[in-house]
Amino acid sequence: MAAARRQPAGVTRAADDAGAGGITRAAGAARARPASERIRHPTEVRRALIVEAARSVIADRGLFATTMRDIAAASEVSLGTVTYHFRGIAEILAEVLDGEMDAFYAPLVAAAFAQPDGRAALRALIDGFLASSPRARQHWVLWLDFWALSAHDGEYARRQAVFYQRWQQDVAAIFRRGLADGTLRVEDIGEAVAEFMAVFDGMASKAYLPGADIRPAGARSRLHRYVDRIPR
Amino acid sequence: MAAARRQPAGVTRAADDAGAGGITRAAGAARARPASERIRHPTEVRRALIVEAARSVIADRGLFATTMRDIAAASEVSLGTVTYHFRGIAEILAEVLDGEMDAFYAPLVAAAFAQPDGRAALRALIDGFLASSPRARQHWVLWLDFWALSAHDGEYARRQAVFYQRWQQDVAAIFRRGLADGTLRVEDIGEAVAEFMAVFDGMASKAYLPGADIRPAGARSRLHRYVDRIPR
Amino acid sequence: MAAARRQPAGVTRAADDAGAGGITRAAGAARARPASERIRHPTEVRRALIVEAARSVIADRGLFATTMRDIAAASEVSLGTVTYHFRGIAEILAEVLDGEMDAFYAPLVAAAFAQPDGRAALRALIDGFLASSPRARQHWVLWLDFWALSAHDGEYARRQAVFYQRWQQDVAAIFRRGLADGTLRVEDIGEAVAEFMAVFDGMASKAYLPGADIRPAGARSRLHRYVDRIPR
Amino acid sequence: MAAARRQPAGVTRAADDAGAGGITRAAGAARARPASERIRHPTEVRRALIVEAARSVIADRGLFATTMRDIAAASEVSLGTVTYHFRGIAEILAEVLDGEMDAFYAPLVAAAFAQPDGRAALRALIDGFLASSPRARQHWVLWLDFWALSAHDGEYARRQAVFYQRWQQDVAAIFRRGLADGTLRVEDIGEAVAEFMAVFDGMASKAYLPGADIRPAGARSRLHRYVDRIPR
DNA sequence: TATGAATGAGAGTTCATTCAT
DNA sequence: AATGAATGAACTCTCATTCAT
Repeated sequence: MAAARRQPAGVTRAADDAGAGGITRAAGAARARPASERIRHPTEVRRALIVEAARSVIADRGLFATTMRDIAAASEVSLGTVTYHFRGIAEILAEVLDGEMDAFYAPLVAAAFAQPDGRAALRALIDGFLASSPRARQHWVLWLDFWALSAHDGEYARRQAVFYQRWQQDVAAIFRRGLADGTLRVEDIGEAVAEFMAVFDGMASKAYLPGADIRPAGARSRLHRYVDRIPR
Repeated sequence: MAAARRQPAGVTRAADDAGAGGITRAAGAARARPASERIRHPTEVRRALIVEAARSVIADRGLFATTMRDIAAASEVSLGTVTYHFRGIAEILAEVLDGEMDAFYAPLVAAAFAQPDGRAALRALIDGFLASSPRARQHWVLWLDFWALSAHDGEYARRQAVFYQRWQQDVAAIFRRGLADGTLRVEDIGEAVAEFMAVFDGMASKAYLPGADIRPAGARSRLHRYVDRIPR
Repeated sequence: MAAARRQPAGVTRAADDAGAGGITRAAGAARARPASERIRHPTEVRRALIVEAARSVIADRGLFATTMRDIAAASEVSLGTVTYHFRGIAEILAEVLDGEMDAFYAPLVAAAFAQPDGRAALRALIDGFLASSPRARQHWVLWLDFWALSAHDGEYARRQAVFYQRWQQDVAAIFRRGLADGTLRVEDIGEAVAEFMAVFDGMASKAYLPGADIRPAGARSRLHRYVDRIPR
Repeated sequence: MAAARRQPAGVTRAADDAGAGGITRAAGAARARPASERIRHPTEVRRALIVEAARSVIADRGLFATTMRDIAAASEVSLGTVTYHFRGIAEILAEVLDGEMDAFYAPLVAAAFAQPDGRAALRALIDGFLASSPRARQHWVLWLDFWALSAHDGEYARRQAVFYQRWQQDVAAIFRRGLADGTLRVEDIGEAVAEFMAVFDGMASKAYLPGADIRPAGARSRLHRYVDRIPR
């Protein structure tokens, strides 16, 4: 809406840079180090730091309200440094998304797979993804933003579709395992997977919203009761 | 993020003004009507027309990519007319949201209430909200955008919470009725309502995404099978 | 070279904005009117004023050193006003070029055609285009810039080719007329035209350069002597 | 104008990094050699290599569209190496210009002087400077760029004036020789030289432009016919 | 000698908003 | 009621230059 940025009706912005204080200085956020004692990192390290910072900022301010300057400030480098390491803001966003799969999604799914049986794996998924941690909150609000974006942008829709298939296959693998080891008795796996994912997403996307009447802990217990009702 | 606007990576804007080849003349705003045949409307009528147009544009382009000029163009009035009738873009967004409740939500819930019993009401909800119509698609992508926004903006979070409570109460009323008339036998109403809403939202928010593997019709049949499993 | 702008080695810039003087003010050149008493013009008028100002600035600073902010300042409007009336800097440049043909070239050629005979027309061309006026200087330095640009940019090469054909046809028409009325006796018109244009351009492109050893007056007299040698 | 860089209107940059489709990884500078097989050169050698590469890039992209990174890439060294060997971009440009006199201009003039008589020397000049070779094209488009620049920049105007005087003296020397050896009979040497130079420059500056209706071969034959008309 | 990470300044462009008409 | 010219602020991105390694 381009209004989140321009905060017209009580929409709040983070800090607003303090500002004022002296002669015209233009551009350049986060003053950075005084030219000497500048911390230097190999590109890959710096890129990772910036992506990490970007993820925090986006989760905080929202994908659509996050600017390059915000990312630079959060990374504690100059704006020029950000554009030096990345081709543009789009590349940063892409890395944030990819990073989310590697750093958040993949370990949790691996941990679930490491459980002794299918039912336990499902429960691990619930406890992992809907944890009462700031990191989990970051994940879900990030996800919500990219979800919304993908409704209007073909490029992101494609990415989202790929991620979603992976998620679906992982959940399906858990259900198949539960079926095999006798801990999850479902008639139609496809049906069961789709419904589980729907209720899972439905719970999660509410649980981390400010002012929601359901909290992560509540979402978890509801989902556990959902699993309870799946016969063995 | 200011990146949806700037097109994440070679993704082109819908209209984009033809253009492309060569250096062409064009400037200012898209001229509206030729001053003689200017249609005048009472404020309330004009406001309604603008809000209606805004809803279409937002559903199409996305909340964060919609500009005042877009709204003016879609309303077929000048930019000045939009700012004359609304205090700012935020007010338009608020009206769009409110209008969505009145024009889309309320009639569907009323239709559900008009059903002979609780179970039928639940099914009416499913068929109404997840219709295979452009209007239903508009509703859900709009909803997704505001949902995402409310994760970062307290004002919208408050609005969303209010809407959500109404939705919850309406669904609860249907479940209570089903319990009373013997068509829906659930142990814990609160639990049943929360789970139904989660699976409902989870299905809907995927079904209208471009490139999703589930379509509205598929979402409806899945939800109907979910209702089938609720004992009488 | 992007170095004219950054003036590294003694390359001078015009005024440099004075600057300093107060609290951070960012962007926006030429403070403009204090919100009220703002001069308003219909788009066509404002566009013409901006194009006029742009021509001066470009002739002065050079095409490659001219910025939107320079144009705004010279037009005595805000930067936003310039971008309101023009789709972008490319459109302004195009208008400057087109305007040059309409406002400078066309009248001079028309005046030449109005002469009693071909030989007189040729002399009128010389005196008109190589006048010792600031306007003629503007024309030629502008021309030189676009000429250089067209060596690297296909779009401008195309434009330049079109202009050049017109120029060639107009000169050819004058030679044909001189041949008909017996004031210019040449064997091969194409040959004569090409050579005349070459010597004309060759003289002109030097005559207006700072520090050139030939001045417009000298160029004119040399060209007149060239014409003297064309037999009747 | 900073618009040549920003591509006047949909005109795309030569290389442009492939890219286009999708969000791809890529950042920082184009990595040079892998540190082990780094070639080291004495300063003067490295400087010469960079200047040579710069000339190609400038002739190709244009003086105003050439960046330090372009020069580094064409030189196959890192950006830092370029700035290590040169005080700044202005110094490179100056060297390119000087180099052009030494490497292109001087040999051609020497070859002309080596001709048996003045008339032959004039013809050698024509065939040499207006050759149908890429190198000759490089020379003239480079020249055109510096010409344009010198209209706005006093420093370059001074350089250009010096070069021009040398050119004038060399041509004058040839005419004087032709007068002495009886192959070129002109009344006023200064006049003849000035006109020859004008028609020469006028022809050359068109002949190498893309889409020009005259090609180097045509320019040469026209100039030879011009010389034909100079009486013996 | 060579590198490349880091930066500040400034470029073109977008856009919500104000307000004279 | 309706218009559209005008503006300031902020945006992404480019780039010559500095300097630790």
